[in-house]
Amino acid sequence: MAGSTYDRIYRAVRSIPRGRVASYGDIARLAGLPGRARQVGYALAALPTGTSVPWHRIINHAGRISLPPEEGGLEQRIRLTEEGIRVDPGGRVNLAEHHFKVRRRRTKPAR
DNA sequence: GCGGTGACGGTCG
DNA sequence: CCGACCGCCACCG
Repeated sequence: MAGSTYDRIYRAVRSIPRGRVASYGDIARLAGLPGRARQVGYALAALPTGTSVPWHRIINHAGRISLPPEEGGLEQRIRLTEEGIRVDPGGRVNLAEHHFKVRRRRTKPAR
């Protein structure tokens, strides 16, 4: 069924435009699964090689690549760089410049 | 059916 | 800035 959790997650990931990144939590929200960021990572881990899903645009909320270099983190870094996204030596991405807008203000912006 | 595990997130010290 | 803790829930043995 197209309504499976994984399909929703993959669809949300596909919605991230080139040159932008989003966190696992952001994807969970876009997929209508708030608070289930772990499942996003799990779903991405299940992707087959050569998938058209842009998994490399997903990073953790610390703004860093969450995947060990040997496990694909290096590839992710290369792909991001090819999209014009700068990745620091420590694996950090400049969120202020590339974060895909998904964040919301908390209820009542205090004002 | 139970318990451990994990490409996470938010908070606290 | 960073590590430790806890909460979250699907997958697997």
